[in-house]
Amino acid sequence: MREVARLAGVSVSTVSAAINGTAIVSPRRAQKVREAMDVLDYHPDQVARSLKVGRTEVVGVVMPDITNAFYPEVIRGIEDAAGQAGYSVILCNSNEDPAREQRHLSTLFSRRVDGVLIACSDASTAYDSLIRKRFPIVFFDRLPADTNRGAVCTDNLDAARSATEHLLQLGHRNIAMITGNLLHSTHRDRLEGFRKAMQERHVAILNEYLRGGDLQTRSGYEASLELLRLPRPPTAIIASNNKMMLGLMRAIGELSLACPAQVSVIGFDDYAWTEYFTPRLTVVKQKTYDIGCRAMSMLLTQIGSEGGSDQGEVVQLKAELLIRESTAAPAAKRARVRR
Amino acid sequence: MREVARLAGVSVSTVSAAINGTAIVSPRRAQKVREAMDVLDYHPDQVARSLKVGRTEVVGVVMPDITNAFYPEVIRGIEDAAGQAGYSVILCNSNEDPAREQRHLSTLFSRRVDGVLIACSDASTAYDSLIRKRFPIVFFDRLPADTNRGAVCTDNLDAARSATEHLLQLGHRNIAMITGNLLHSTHRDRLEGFRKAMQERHVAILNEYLRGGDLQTRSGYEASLELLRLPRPPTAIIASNNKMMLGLMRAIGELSLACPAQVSVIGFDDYAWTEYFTPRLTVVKQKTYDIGCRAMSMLLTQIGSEGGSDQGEVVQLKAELLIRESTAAPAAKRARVRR
DNA sequence: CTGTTAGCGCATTCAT
DNA sequence: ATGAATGCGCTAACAG
Repeated sequence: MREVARLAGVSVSTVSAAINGTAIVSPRRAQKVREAMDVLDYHPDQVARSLKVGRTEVVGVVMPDITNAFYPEVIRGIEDAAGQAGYSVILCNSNEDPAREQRHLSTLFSRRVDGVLIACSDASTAYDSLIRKRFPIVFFDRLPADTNRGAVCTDNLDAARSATEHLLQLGHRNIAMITGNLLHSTHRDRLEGFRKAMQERHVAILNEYLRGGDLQTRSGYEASLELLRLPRPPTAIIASNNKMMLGLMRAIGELSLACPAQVSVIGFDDYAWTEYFTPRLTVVKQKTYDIGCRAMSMLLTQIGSEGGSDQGEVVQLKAELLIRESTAAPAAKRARVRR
Repeated sequence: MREVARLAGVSVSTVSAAINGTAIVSPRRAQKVREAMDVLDYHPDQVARSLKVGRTEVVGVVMPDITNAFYPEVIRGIEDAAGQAGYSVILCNSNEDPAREQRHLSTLFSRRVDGVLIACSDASTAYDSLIRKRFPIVFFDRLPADTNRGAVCTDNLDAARSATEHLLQLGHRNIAMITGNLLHSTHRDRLEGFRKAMQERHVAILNEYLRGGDLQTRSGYEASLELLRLPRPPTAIIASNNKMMLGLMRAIGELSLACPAQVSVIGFDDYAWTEYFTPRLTVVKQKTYDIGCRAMSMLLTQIGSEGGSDQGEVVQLKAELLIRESTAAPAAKRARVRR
């Protein structure tokens, strides 16, 4: 920077002012500065700047599993929103491991990120200290139990309810659900939505129709096998995440059942392949990109207001039910579809 | 840090030494320092440290499309290798846009990252200045034309050749390929491998059997439609990436063709869903995670040796052909499968 | 409008 | 083995 100043024949503060627009610099000198920067291929040192101004313009993003296609899409939203504000993103994969998540949080903190975006993989209490510190943070997708800070996620209860209602309207009564880890708000809400919808129609949920999975394909497969081998198997199954839905489809294939003729299926999340599956899958499509955008801009306002507003709002985005070919009226009730 | 020093009853330099193990500190004092750090919830300021030592222990990763499932998997590899070395990762999505890529590179540079991992979405010359600067950089997946720096990618030529040979062995002669953007080494090599294999068996490639796509599903779909409507349609098709394969499968479905009975299909990349497709897809599986790991550790050595070795090696990882159900002998030649 | 200067928090000589 | 002092590159306050 001193070099630039010398070459441009001005002082360092003028260079600084020219770069940041902090003060008014005469056009002529500004031009000279720009030229000098070009000649020297000078890039302002952000780390020195950060040290000085106390902001890094970097945020951390922590999530449980980047190979779950849901997250890359929200990352894209985050990145776009961040980029527009001149922010960069440090990515951290917690791998569903609370210890690892804590470690990541700690290094992010050391790196003096201005804020954190996180999809929890831990119990709620783990984030209390951060929240107390009024450190800018917004939760996305998975929320801790008592979210008194900003958060954005899908309205999972509503989403699951819509899915269930669709099934109910088709005439299904024996509906099962493969649930995810109920420690996570996401899957708790999804189960709740299922319950609500069934209750509203006064349809009972058999205990044996509720199976817990660990979000991986294998568990979805195993749960489905049990479900489908029941003396009175369900005529429709909802999977609480995309990987488990894949396991479900495999189980159906292995048992040589016809979908949707013998069993209807609804999954969560919509990817390129769901539409090309046989049958084309009926799914609940979340607004992944928007979740990322919204979360990021919410974080940005938190950073801007310096812990001003303590009570962050939690934004719930509606999901969309994409009705395709994996859901149909149950075999026995074909005649009276429109109840 | 001064606070810590005071509370521990030592000087700041002792604290520094205790934290970094730079000098020998008596166990008693080291203990006191640790306690003081705990009490004050002190986290060393990495940005100040970076400014001082001239290293940030951050690397930048630039890639064209994070929603292409290939990349998240290599990111996981990168992240794991980075984490072990105490490095963090700044993620940048170039969105296949060279201008955006350059902007990202520029901010990464300003942020004083210690090195960059990149899957190019630009012509080769764009990286020359970086290379000349001897800035630590390793290319992954897509390499610039004249890679004289470190790089790691799949042996795409070999991969495509294996795929083609499999088809040839099944008895196919009319084999088509939906190629990607030939500006990228990846797709150029894949085409080359296809050519080589055909040549070795003295089988001609019809011009009309080569269709270029833009890596997106839609283009794969359109190219496939053209291919399959040819007067003499191919009996087998290779898609140069996973999204285009999806388009291919859709085209097959729409034309009510049977796969593999009427047309065999091979795609690139293996995801959870390829195995659950109907038919289960024969694919070329790249070692995505390993690509990330290797690239990162290669970058780490470059960073370590401070531009010492100018000539970086390029590591080529073998891909694996997973033969499943989307490939079979061509209909007309069922009788003489084992040529 | 522009130049001079004092730290931001830390690692690192160099004395002690 | 430990402490005092110096400066990494930059911004912001202040003086010109």
